[in-house]
Amino acid sequence: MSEEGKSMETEATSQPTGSEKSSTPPAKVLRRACDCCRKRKVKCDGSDPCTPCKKAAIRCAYLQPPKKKGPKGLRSARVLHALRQIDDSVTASPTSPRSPEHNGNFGNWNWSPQSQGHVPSVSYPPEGPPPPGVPYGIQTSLPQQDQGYFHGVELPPLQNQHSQPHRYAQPLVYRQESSQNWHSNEPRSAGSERVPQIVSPTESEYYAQSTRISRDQFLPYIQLFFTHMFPIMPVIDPTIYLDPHFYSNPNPLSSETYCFLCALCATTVVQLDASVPAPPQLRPGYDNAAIFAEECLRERYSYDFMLDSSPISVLTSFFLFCYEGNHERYIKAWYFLSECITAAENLGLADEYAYHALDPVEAQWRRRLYWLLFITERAYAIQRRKRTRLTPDITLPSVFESEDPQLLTGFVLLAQLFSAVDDRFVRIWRGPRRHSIADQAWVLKTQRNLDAVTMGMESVTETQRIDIGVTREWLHVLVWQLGVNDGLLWGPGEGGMRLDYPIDLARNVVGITTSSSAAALNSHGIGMEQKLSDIAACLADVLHCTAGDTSPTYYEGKHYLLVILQQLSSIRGKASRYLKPLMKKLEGLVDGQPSIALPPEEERQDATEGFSNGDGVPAAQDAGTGQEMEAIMSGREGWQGGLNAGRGSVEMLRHLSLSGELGIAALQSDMWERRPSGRLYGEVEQGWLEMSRPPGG
DNA sequence: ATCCTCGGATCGTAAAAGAT
DNA sequence: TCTTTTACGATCCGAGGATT
Repeated sequence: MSEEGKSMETEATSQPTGSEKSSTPPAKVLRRACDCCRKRKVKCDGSDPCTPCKKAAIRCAYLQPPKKKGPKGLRSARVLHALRQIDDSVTASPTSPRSPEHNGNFGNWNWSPQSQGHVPSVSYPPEGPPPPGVPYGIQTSLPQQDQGYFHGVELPPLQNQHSQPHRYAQPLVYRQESSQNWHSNEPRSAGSERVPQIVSPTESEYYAQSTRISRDQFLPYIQLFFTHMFPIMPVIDPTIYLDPHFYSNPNPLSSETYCFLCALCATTVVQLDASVPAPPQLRPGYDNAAIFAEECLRERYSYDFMLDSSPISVLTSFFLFCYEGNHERYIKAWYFLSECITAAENLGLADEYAYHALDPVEAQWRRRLYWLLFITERAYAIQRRKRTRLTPDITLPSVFESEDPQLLTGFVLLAQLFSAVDDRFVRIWRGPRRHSIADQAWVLKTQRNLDAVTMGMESVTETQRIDIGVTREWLHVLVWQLGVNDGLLWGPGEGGMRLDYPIDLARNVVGITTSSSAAALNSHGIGMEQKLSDIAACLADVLHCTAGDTSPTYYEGKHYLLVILQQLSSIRGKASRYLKPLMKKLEGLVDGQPSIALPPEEERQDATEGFSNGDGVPAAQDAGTGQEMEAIMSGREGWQGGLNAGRGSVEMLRHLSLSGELGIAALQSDMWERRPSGRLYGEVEQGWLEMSRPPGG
């Protein structure tokens, strides 16, 4: 976005007052001033950071999307309304107190007879329900080009006065029509269940609101969420949460909405980390994410969020999970994820029949929410070796009837990918690795199921392509590790049960990540770091166990490992905390010798029961020169891999697996400190750089 | 003296309205 | 369909207040 702000001077000039031509050349007008200059109303030079911001020592950013220019709605209706309003103001009592119900941002809510007793929705289009077949969630009154998620939504201010709430917008803010509201029926609104979110706050709310974060302070973070994270979490309606009027509304937010926005913003800040220019600080000297998170938790004490369960409160817990997860505070993260799944179950999200009773649009939004939780729980359960509760037997959200089929395609593909991760996978992955746990047929089936999820991959967004692609290869790596544990490596090579399979997977991962923008890669937060680290760690182990190999495949593997390490060294603007333990894993490889001790002879025999060639092959480190090794391998029947390694390597790998040291699982958490950003590669990495090149190439 | 805020002049853009 | 009118958002000048 900041590129847009740069070099944006136009030919247009700002004319000095008066019609006469000035002798001095007219000052150029920037097409776009930075957020701070705009706010300060000072001339911006469009650079990044711009001169005024540099001078004032403030953070320069170009995050605020420009609003749409030009008149909105029908002019005649607007004029008519203005005249009516003047009429009203004359007849109204000048001393009557302001009431939120009667003085919303858009005037008198009780304007028309239709709106008596409820509050008009801020949803679109302004008049009546959409024609049949119109997808849910879209702003049908806008021209086609304006219906995308990322266009700022403009509320037609006058038509809205007369409009009735319609069902094609997510009922997150004002909607009270639906029997299944996304907000709980908070019993603090002076008795009326139909009073919407714009309510007079209770005393405690008034007290709390004195320290609250104001509505407009949320907006830059919400915009960041929709720009970077919405493709992987398409569960909230942008027509509501990108509506500037929502943030300029002077009425206090309900506790529930306030908590939700705080949690969402906290996650956005932590997940995007330094990959985007941070919006201005909420309180000088304090971490924005921490402020949002603390505010969320503080406010949650002011109402009974457990009883007031709603999709919004589920999402609040979900984003608190994301926040803690990104901080790698696993106990808290797991607590919030469990809380959120419990709330989802209480809401009936895990019950297919419960959806049938809902408004179809509402049901679609809830299906998305359920599947987001399913994906998250499966991924987290695998990463942290936990149990799962949610099952893939709820109907997936509809792609073709959605407001953005491309977006939903990606989301559904990810859901299908995790559906391939069955309960057995999770159970096996959680359990100890001291004995046989998987069988070849299951490994084969699981690997094939993962590969089967390809339909529509070409049409998904970049952010989703990375998520799906890397997640798929990550799951492949995990299944492969389970196969290694069971000595399946020297089977026919089906289902990727080959020694060099992780190199294939790393090739795919590097292909995906290097062809994508940093912004798209960075938007996935700590989860992406963990997946890349898992893949890199497994690849490192394979290379470790085949050290001394001179085949092109080996050097190719080293190259991919280096690429992934480089990506981890600058992911989200900083070095990943997983980089250090990964580098530790690699140390022995720099001098070309494996640092992993071989197990005792009897264990090695045991570990190679599945070996297809009883004669075996000498381990790479004992094989003498590369040429000798190649000669040996070329004469071996049934050789599947591109690596010139053999039995010893497989033994070492299986030993690692049985001892729980294969991959990143055994890495010590005390090594996970974050290195300063912009770190240059040290000696170890430099040595790697040299070694990753094939001899003479 | 310098910095900062913000009212408002001016402009470009886009939508509505009018003309053909 | 084309042209004109109008609304609206954006930039940023410069007056005036606050601070050093």
